Amino acid sequence: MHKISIKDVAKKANVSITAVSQILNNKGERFSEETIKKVLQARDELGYVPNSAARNLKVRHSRLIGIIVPSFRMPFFADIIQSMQDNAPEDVNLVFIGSTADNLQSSIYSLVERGVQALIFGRPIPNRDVVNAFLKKRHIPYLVLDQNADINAQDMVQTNEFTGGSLAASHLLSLGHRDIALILPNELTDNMRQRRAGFLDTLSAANVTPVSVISSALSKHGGLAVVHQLIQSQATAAFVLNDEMAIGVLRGLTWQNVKVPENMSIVGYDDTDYAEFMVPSLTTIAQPVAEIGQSALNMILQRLAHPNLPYQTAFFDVKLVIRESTAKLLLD
Amino acid sequence: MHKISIKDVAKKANVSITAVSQILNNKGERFSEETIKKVLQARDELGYVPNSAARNLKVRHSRLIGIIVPSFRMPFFADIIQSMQDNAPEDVNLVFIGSTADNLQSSIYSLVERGVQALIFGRPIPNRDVVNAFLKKRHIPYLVLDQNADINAQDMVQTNEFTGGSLAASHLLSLGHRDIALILPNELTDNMRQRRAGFLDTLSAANVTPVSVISSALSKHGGLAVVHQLIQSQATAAFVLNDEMAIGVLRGLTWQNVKVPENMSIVGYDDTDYAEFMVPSLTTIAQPVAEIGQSALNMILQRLAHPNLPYQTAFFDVKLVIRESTAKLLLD
DNA sequence: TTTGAAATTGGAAGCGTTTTCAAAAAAATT
DNA sequence: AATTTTTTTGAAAACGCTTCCAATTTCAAA
Repeated sequence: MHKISIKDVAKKANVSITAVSQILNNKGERFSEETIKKVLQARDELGYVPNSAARNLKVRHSRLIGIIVPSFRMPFFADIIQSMQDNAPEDVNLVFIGSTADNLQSSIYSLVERGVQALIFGRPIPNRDVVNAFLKKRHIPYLVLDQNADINAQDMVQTNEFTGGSLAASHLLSLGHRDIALILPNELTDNMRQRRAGFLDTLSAANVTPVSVISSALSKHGGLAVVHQLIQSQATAAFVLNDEMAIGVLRGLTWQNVKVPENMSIVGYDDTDYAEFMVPSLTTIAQPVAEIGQSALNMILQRLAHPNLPYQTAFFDVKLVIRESTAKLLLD
Repeated sequence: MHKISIKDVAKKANVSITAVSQILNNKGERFSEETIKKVLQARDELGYVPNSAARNLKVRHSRLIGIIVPSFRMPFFADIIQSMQDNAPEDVNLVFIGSTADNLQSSIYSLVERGVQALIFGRPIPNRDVVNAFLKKRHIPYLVLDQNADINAQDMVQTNEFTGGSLAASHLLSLGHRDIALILPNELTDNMRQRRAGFLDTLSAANVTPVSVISSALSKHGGLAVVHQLIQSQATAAFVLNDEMAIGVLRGLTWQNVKVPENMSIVGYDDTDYAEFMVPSLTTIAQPVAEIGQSALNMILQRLAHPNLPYQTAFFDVKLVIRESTAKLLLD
């Protein structure tokens, strides 16, 4: 019934509350060996666990950081948050939320109610201005992952999406493909736009334009649903803006008896866990996911320590991973 | 600098703190229209957001529920937590932790420091006794997912793992297979044991014993690493205890030019998102993941509302999903 | 012994809320 | 106009903790 508090251990150890607090927080050098022992023992016998709500209230901060991603179910983000958690310092607490555009606002609100001191956005922010104003007003710094944003408004970590798209294009080009399709999600996020830009630029530098640009739902099923369009386009290769969709495409192609890579080359994006396990394994653009997660966390921790330093942007490079889903164009 | 508090809005609205508190918590019927309006307006102008640490301290509860899973990167658990979050009532907060056996204890500790009122374990609990004692002492109810446990010690949600294993066996049997391998993870969790039991029982009822039992790391790479053993076993079919490993196996088999299902049938377990996208698509045992997540959350909420009701166990059925990775044994 | 310094300890305020209970104001009844 | 009833409001305590600062004890030096 009765939650045991610092008062209880003070009473049991026959010392003041002050002593208990100081000692348990490793600030008790000034106390005698004996008191220290008494306190520790009382703590253990009682099984006292401090109440961080009370602590936070008093010290006026929480060491709580909120991380907002579109969904836990996307491997890319699962990797990111796992790497954050694995690398978080002992004394900081992370809270993850998978949040759609619809409830982003209320997610943010609930997070600041809970006292987060900083936020990391792994997803696009609708109404960026109001979110920014809201957060700035409360002095809650935030960081955005892979999104265009005012470089002077917050920290960012970015990967070289443009290069990514470009790498995909030159790979396909170098294999001799000229009839190339582009498959992109219905709703383009900033990073997707850059992938596309890099891809398109490199293509047009070689004087080729895509034979087809296809919109798909951002999911495996989305990719699957779109393969007949791809087939009709007469393309010999396709760049699919992320691995999830690419996996769907691969699957659909096999069902339609289109051989990959003999009759169609496919390159994805993200180098998700699953890419190398597809049949055929998926050529794709790899991002250093773990580093991205760590870096984001570290930057925001930095920010908390030094609120007034100029905002920073971390850049990560991207690389092409060649696997089985792409091959030289066969001439007939 | 200065975080704005209830006091500020009271001052601005020219009313008491009491009034503000009551009104903003929808307990302000007794106040006049006018005061209510003043308060709301002041709240809005100031952009006041209540401090839940203070609130929790005062009301002595948090509506916070901790969910501990082995890793965010396992699709099965990603699905579970997503479904929990999607179905959580407005006023409850969820905090997810991906925790290995090593830091389970400290994860739990940190969660109770943060004031969780209940816990859901999606992973095995080493030292169950001490965990149980720790939690019971603090009146923190918990629920376990798919684990053996004293039915009178906590709530549980289980799926019919035994049936799952059995279904896999009879499917393979009915296809004419008699040389069947079993691939299981290095470390068997309770639910894995049951899968195995169901599988083995059904096999032996038909008078067959596995030609080989192979241990693998619980991952795609683990499955991959183990295919040569599988091939050497001369099995014509294998039951792999989860989809992740099965995906690895599928991949390895293709590389070894073993045709699935012509030369080897494979059945997995979980019906992960990816199962249907493999080439060949994976026959597997499906669990109603979303329902499981919701049910777990609802049960623990129930428990919070009625701490003294007898513990309950929810059972979910499991079903065989036949896809391309299994086929009739070809006679030669 | 006395004194002063050093070592050790504890009282109390306050963090932002909620809630009880009494007080004040307004309205209704004599 | 006086009284009672009803409506509306606010003061203050408490939740569990940290921390400032003053109080007490111990000990060495005079």
